[in-house]
Amino acid sequence: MNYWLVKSEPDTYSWELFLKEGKAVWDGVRNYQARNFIKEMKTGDKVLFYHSNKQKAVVGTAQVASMPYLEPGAEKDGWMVADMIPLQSFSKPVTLVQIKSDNLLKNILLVRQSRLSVMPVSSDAYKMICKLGL
DNA sequence: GCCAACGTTGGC
DNA sequence: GCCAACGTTGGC
Repeated sequence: MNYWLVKSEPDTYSWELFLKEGKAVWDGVRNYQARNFIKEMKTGDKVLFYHSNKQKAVVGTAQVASMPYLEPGAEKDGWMVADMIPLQSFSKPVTLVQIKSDNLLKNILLVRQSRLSVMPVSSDAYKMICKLGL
């Protein structure tokens, strides 16, 4: 099983809306590096959901609920999507400041490559963030 | 609001 | 194929 972190601006697609809808198609990714990570996703993989910009915190966990498939409407360009379902809301969102101040977490891609919107995380980092957040 | 980091585009 | 110009993202 693999672990991932996906970003969303709360103004564009919030965790609250994701919870309400119960499922999301993770579409609109227009970055090759991010797309290559989506391609590697598998049903059942665990995902950290990060709010960028205003909140700058991991707010919950999700699960990949489909194998990756071509984005409807963008098939000809080869963009990929996957379905996601929410798992758990964090009672204490894990902020970027917290992540940067943790020895285990301070070197994750979220910190090193701030513009990437879909990225892998290690199982250790995933577990640590859950521990801090739940 | 500013700026750093990064990606894309287009002229040469 | 290089590089300048420009656009976007996201932290501060």
